[in-house]
Amino acid sequence: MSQHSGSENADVEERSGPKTERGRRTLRRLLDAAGEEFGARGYHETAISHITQRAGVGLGTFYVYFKSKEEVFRALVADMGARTRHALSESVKGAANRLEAERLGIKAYLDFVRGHKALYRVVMEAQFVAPEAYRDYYRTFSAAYRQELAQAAKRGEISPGQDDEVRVWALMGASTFLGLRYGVWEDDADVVAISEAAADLMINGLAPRAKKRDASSS
Amino acid sequence: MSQHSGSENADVEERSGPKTERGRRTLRRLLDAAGEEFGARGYHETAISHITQRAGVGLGTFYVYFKSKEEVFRALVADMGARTRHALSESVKGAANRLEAERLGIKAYLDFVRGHKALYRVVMEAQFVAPEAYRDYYRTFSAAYRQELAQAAKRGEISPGQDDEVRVWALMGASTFLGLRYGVWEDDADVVAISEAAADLMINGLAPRAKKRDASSS
DNA sequence: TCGGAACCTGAATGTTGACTCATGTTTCAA
DNA sequence: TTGAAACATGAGTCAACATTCAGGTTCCGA
Repeated sequence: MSQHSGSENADVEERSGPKTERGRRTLRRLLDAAGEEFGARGYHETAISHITQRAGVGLGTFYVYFKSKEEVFRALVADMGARTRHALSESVKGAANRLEAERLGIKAYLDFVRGHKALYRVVMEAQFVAPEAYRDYYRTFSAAYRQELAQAAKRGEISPGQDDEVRVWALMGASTFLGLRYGVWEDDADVVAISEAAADLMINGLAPRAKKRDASSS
Repeated sequence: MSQHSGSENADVEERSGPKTERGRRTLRRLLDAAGEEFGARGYHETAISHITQRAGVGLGTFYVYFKSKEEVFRALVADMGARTRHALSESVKGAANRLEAERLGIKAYLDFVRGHKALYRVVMEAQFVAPEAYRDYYRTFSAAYRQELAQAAKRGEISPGQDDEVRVWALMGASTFLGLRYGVWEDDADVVAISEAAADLMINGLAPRAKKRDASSS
């Protein structure tokens, strides 16, 4: 699998990246085109020639920048992970506590998915095309999420819970499915209402509320 | 797509099924072999010849029973949906109320996934290979689930919620991800502990519990 | 203004694998 | 017993790419 080729990270670019401005521009074009094609037609339906045509470069040029079809795909998954984490951490910055952060996070996630349908699909498909990249995506994600929950629990903002890893995966699954259902499939539903409903479930659960003040705002 | 060929369901078998015992046996062999191959290697890595070899029949025989590679795949997805729903509804039969049903359901789901990893993978991959079958799978599932929630809410067993469709998708997503994480990836973790932790989250949410009796049993 | 590094190109190669078809073989009702 | 419907078969067809390669072109420091 690995080749010890001397560079510190051989996953994204083969040597150490383009040397000239022209090269960097071409690489970006290829990445963008690949994201659009993979997102629209899926990995197996996408031919390298589709990508290079969309990018406006020759077929052979692709192999100047990538060792294989799978390599671009992996690069895209990694890129998507970074972008998603960034978007979420940004959106959650102003939250007063973890419960509010969850609320904001879901909303932001749905918005993000709607704005990046193509790349969202790439991530999902990675499960079958590049399982390792897929696992990394969620491993990185869950590690950060888990830490947030642990700290919030320590602060008493959320219940201690029985197993944070389980909670994190349940929450990621919920968001992911909602992203698919309302971000990709039915992208004209009211995001605010949906994320409120979802946050309510994640925060208060299914159990009937006792006759006291509840945690809903507005 | 549809051909009005006179049978009521042209999705699984091309005409109206095998006429002889021999035929039925061959069909079953092919379906089983296909499930195993697709589950182990994935759709695109699986060649028809792999399937027929595993089934112990000639290559051409495949096309006596299926119009195309995709058709077996779709048949498998549908079959898997029916089996999953059956397993879940069985497991939930003895539940005294919906909250308990959720608890039992998660446990049963994890067990089921562990016992059917191959077919579980087939369902996931359907999202890219046969999107329509995938949607149907979850559409059918969510319709039933939704009804359960609505009735339970009417009985006061769960909170009314803001949007049952959203709740259902969030819950399905949570289970699905837990199935992947603990059913497929790490299949030696303690299912009981995991399903307890998950059920606790789904039932009580993340919010810190007030100092009263909670809803957990045992 | 020269030389070589970086970049670009698309025809050609080679493989793979879904699907077809002409030709059997088996089953079974009459 | 028989003929035709049902079933079985695997060599051959054919189109679809991923990847290579040998031969350019552009850029830039010396």
